[in-house]
Amino acid sequence: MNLQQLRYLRETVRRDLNLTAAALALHTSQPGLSKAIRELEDELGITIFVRHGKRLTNLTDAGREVVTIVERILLEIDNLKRSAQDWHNAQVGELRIAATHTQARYSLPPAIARLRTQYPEVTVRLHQGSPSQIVEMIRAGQVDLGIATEALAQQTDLHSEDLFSWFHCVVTLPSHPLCHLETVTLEALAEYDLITYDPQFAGRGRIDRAFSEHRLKPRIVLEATDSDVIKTYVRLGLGVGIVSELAFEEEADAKCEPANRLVKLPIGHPFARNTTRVAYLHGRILRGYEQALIEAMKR
Amino acid sequence: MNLQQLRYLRETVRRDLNLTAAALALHTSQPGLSKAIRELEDELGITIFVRHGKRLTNLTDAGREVVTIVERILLEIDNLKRSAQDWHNAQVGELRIAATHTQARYSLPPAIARLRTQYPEVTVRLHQGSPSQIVEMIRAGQVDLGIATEALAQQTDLHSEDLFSWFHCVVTLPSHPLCHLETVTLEALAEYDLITYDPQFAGRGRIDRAFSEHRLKPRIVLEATDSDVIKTYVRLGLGVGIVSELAFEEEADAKCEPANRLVKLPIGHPFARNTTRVAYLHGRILRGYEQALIEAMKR
DNA sequence: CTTGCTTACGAGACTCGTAATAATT
DNA sequence: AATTATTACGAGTCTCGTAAGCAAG
Repeated sequence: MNLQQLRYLRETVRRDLNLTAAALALHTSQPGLSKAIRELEDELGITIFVRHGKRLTNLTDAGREVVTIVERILLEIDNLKRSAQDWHNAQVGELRIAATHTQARYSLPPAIARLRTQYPEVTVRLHQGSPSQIVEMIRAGQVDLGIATEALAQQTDLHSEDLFSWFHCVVTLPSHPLCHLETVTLEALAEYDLITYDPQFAGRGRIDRAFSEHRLKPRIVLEATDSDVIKTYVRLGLGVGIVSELAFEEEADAKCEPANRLVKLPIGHPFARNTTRVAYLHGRILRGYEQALIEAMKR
Repeated sequence: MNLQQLRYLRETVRRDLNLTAAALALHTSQPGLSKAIRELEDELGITIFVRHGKRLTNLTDAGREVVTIVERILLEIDNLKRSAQDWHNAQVGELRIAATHTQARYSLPPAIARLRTQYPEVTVRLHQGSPSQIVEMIRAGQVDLGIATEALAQQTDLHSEDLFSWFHCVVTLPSHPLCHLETVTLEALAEYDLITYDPQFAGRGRIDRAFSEHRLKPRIVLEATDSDVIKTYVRLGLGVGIVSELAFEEEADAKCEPANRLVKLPIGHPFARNTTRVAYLHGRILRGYEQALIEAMKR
């Protein structure tokens, strides 16, 4: 038994039992991979894959159990390498982050800027995706850390922890009728066209819940995954925006004309608090700079 | 990096950084082992061992961390093999148990007998030792399960669980003066020479505690690790025996002459309850027959 | 008839053991 | 002087890629 065989097995499972695809991903030949897996099966004395003639169609029960153990072994092998790298040179390395747009655009930049002064030799790679895509990227080992407000806490196979909390805010153009009110209520808001996040993103669930608890049916005319897109359409006058306050912060010192500058309505916090979390594989050892980034994002 | 290197590293650490001893234990050559470890260090980019000239004198900090991860990896490799074996043929295998004398002699035989009817093709190997030796045998991977009344629960690196509880009992020859009393007290007991377990074994701590709580100083004239040894000297008239009730059970139907047949004194349970436990490496996957043995011992 | 797994085979890399060397205790 | 680690080197093994074969959709 050797590590190569275990890596081959894991990749084959990840590629939906397609040996050709797995071989391609591993930069090796398909016959070699096929042979390696057969030899592993021989040595363990079990069949890992259900074969229909020459096709791999499924995992056997034994195979499923074996694969979970193999995943753990390879995780620990990664830990070994990462830990050794950290002792060898804590300064250099790579940090692959997956985040939603809102995090990538608003909460990550200051943290990454700080990281870059502390660890100038660390290469940061940022991948953007939906919360569920982020979860998949972590599982597949394509990224080291995932950052999002949704979905992370529910994954039992990932470790996740709180970073910070925030509320939604309501933004419009200064010319909007709602701007003339002393205080804005949810009821008033429900009178107008609204623009906010896609259901998967940035605490949208909490927005829907707030309206339904007040027995209101909001008219959401546009859903986006992206705070900037929402703000753009608000500027075009398509409706009132509900965005993360993270995305409003810098409106204050925006350089556009006053008439186009978005304003935050005095509505308090009608939508429940959101907590942005970081997640990574259970049992994964973090390098120093990974811990530093996580600390830099907590505030 | 390969598994061989990791095994070599683990064995070297287990043999107190003596490459020669490790090579011997692994049935390989010392130069090969030396080279493998150097290559591992090169590949990881760290030094694992502190070297004074050509002697390995200590682990580096990095080395210590690496070794703990390597232990985990090799544990999981074992899990992989064991799990595969269980799927391949749940009937055949080997079961290495370490136990104290009392367990090996009294509580294990019925459990092993039952196991042998259920799994006739499993080879059972029984090692005897003190509780602390048992712990070491588990740690070193020399045995699969350890069974003892002492020491197991305190080990944070081992998983352990309760099997069953028992009390000590007091035994003498029928001719002993204590036999004439209606009920026997600790105070009465302290008047006579006593024979019981070595301090490390079979709940001896609880015996000492009971006497000291009554402000009594028992005269313990003989300490043994072995219930049978205790009983033998009680038969010789050297003193009153305090043994596990496990070791008395079968006195009832012993075939020796009535005058030599030990009797249990009516003293109730002056010594606190003991709980015998089973322990194995944390994170270790048990085979079916291993679980079966553990279940067979619970009652 | 295209996709995809397995078998066959050979070049090159690698492992590992022996022998010699060197450094501690 | 004895013990113990490292270096050198070569035989044997193993890995892995190419080419060919063959089963399934």
